[in-house]
Amino acid sequence: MPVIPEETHDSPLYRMRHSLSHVLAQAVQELYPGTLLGFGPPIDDGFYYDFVLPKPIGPEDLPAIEERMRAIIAAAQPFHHDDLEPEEAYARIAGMNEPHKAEYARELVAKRGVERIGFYRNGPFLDMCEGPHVANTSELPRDGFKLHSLAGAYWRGDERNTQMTRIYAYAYPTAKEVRQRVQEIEEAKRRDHRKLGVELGLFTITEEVGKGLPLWLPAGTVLRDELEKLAREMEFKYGYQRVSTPHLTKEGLYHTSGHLPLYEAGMFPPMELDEEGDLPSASSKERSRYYLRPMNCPHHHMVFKAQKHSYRDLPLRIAEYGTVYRFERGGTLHGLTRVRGMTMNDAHIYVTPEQLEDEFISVMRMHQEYYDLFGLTNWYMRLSTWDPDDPKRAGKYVDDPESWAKTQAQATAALERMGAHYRVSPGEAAFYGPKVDFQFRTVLEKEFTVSTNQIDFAVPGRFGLTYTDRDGTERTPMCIHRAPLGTHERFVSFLIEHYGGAFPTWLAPVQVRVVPVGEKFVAWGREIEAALRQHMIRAEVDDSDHTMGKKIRNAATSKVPVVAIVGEREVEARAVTIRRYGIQRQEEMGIDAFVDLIRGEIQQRRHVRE
RNA sequence: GCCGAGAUAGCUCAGUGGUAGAGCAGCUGAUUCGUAAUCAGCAGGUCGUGGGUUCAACUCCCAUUCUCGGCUCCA
Repeated sequence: MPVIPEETHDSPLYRMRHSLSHVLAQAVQELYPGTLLGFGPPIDDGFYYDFVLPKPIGPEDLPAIEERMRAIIAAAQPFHHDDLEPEEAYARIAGMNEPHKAEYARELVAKRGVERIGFYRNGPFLDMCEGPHVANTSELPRDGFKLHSLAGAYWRGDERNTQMTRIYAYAYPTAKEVRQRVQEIEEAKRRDHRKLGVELGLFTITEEVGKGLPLWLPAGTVLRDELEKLAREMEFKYGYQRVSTPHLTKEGLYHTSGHLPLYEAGMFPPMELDEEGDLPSASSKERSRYYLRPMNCPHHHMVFKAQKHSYRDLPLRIAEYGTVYRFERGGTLHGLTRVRGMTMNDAHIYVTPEQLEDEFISVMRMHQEYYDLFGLTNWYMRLSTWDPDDPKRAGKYVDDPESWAKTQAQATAALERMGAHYRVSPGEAAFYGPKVDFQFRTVLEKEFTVSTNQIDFAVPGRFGLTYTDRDGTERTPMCIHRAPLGTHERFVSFLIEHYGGAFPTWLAPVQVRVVPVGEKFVAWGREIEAALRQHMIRAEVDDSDHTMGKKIRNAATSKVPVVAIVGEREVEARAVTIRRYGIQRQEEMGIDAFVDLIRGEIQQRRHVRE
């Protein structure tokens, strides 16, 4: 089972980081008088502090700030702590001229019932802060931190608020650990799917086609095809039927579904067709608006509606690797991880209310089966629920408290019955129901929802979907939206990083590279290639006139899982010598045994490693 | 979208107010090789795009497109 991240802000390490963040703020205010303070918490690998600066600063300014911080540490300033009653606290904050602190202090008192506000002073620097801190700046490591990046951040993370400048730092007890962290990040960058995507020729994103619209190159398309093949097999096994539906639709469909206007901000603007309408009233000149679809569900609901259904048909599972387009904000686009055009491993399962819970569990087991196959472990389940009090999402939920309560209870029961570890995240529900999201971390430790399993109690009713029950009455089914492999784009980005580009044989764009030792052996290499290709194995002979060492190097840098070497010995024995990616030991075997070995490995989707 | 940084050959990068360079990849030739880089030659860029300043712009200024870091881990 996946690990649920732990957090504690009370350890000596966090205390040190938190104190360093005050030293940072002090240094910045000394260097840039007039700087206003935001928040400055410890984080998993250091700390940050948010500022409103009197003038913009750049990365070139960071060394000077670090130097000032070291001077403050060397000055051995003791931290003094006191707690004040609200009125005294307000008075003191007024003297500090820190509007953000003032706002937060009042909120703490008004909304959270805090009775005393904490302050910490070291040297000339005073901050409103809960603490805890070290006793004296001299306890802080002079070389145990490094300011590493500068970023924009909104006060309280809300874009309607002031934009602040955030300074991030790594912080550890020793300089050595800081260096290790820097190395870790560098190592992670080597696995970054955007870098490997270029190196391995998997995909490209061009200015001409548009941002967030990746083009899959031949090698990357192999990955997609293999995933689709896997999904077809798995879904067949679990009783799904496949459908195929268009990428756009008329506006009305989204009024029915409720995506308009609720989801409009996430959609590409409509295409306006100023022409004779195709509505029944032939005389009326209608303006038809078409949208690129941001979701597949309305199309699938229409598939359900096209035929009459009995309770005997349920659960009815319809699946499609459906392409959708979402207008994600420019600044959030990120390689393949967040894009504007994506193809989703989607399915909609229509169930009776009684079937909902079992089917929901069955879907979650399917998710696990997939992740086990890939050896993915850095994920956890998140129960995303309705939060009627969240002001940011006001009006963004279907208004039906009773159904929310009921389906959330069912989702919780399903998770409990599975014995799952999960976290609850209020306010993250879909507009039509609660969901279980499968949260993954990229190599650079950013968390994304890779896949999701959702309950929909609302939309089938809006579409007038029905099935005939045992007693002859027409009833509305519930719907489960699920996408265990998420989208090709995001899922492949995680696979690239997970495998560091060295895919298991079944996924690898080139599965076997045949390397003839010299020109004389190319013919035998071709025979091997042909024998493999006959079994749909992606094999190719390296018939370049490079030296053998170079050919082996080329196979290694392109991370081909199996290299088959052929020379004098192998020709005589009708054999190959195989060398696997990342494995030292080599093995010579007859051609038939070799073909069988690779076929079996691919068929079972085995990942052969040292 | 917003704040900050950036964009030079297919890739990685150097360069500078006087008109662009390297390595790898590519192409050609020689080499035919037993386990991670054989040698030589050639070719490749309106320096993201559009304006402006200047005798002169890849370099300075403005705009624009795209990319990168970040945008509640909360006193």
